[in-house]
Amino acid sequence: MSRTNLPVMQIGELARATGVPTKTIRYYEEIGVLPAPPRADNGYRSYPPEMVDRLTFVKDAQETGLTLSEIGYILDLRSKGVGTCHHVVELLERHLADLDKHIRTLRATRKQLQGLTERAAALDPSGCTDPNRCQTISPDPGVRIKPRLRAAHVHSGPQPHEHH
Amino acid sequence: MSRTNLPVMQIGELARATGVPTKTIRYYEEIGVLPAPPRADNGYRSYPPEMVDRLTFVKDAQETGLTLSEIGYILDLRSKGVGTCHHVVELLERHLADLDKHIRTLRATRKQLQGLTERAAALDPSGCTDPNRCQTISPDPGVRIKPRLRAAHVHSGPQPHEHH
DNA sequence: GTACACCTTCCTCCCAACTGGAATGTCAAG
DNA sequence: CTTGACATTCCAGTTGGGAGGAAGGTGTAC
Repeated sequence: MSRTNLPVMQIGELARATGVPTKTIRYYEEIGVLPAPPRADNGYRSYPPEMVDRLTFVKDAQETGLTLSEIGYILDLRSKGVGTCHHVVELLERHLADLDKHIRTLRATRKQLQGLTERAAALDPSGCTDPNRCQTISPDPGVRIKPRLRAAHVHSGPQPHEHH
Repeated sequence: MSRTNLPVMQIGELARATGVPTKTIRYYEEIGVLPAPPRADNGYRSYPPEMVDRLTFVKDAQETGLTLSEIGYILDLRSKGVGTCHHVVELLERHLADLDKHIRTLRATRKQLQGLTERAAALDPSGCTDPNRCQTISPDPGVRIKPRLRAAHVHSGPQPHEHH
């Protein structure tokens, strides 16, 4: 009787364990965020169970606004055993500082936006009554821009700066 | 003697007046954020001076984190004379609420990130000493991911919802 | 033996918001 | 008449983070 779980997983199991689609896992490997795992005889990727933690870390880090390249950078440093901490902590602290700055910016922005509201109303307030001369009438109602909006992620970039 | 500035501008002048490249102006027209201006006999776009304000508005609105499609939506509503205010104010208020939510999220994120810092250090802390078994060693130092980072914009989407 | 889930690679497509370049036309100065 | 700065169009590429599908191999269950 083989053990219920040997210390290897296929990509699908990893996907189910982490909630990250297999496509995405392969993509992460491709761009270097995850290491290329060993392959079974059949060519299938076989992951050690630690990958669950690792991938979860990637996921969580992403949610905090780190980009994949930053996450890769962290993992890369770690994997090289470079201090394990020094650079990583540094990068994360820069990211934190960044977040704080970002929050401040947003607060400023918020005020600006309130002003904008009034300016929007003030833009040639009534000059637009004659369709023949109105610059603003959209030429074709069919040409609406695509209303696809996504949840955007917040972040302004702390470069994954070179080793100094 | 022609007046120093007739009430029309070429695209280059508009670009210089606003700091928005001509390419970008044409792009805005293409996606419907700016109206297609009348053309001179030679086919050149000729803008009324009001376009400076309008384009500046686009620029500013963008800086507050509104997407081009939202800005287009605002301008579109305005141009149709739809209340001039009602929908616009509504959209902007939603955007403000969004910003606030976003700020709150960032604050939460900030805490998470601090935890992450510790977890990063804890990820198989010393299991990575044997290169032959280390999942994490990047297989090829040449395969570094692209370290291009941009200033990302903040926003999570209030749909440019249909007229009700 | 055949259905079915799973895996592989490769390729194209999507979003926003541009940017760059090629090929061509227009216009004023020297 | 030529040069140079403008303008026009269209086509392709960028960044980040994937999604979707085709064409095929594998593995297990009934």
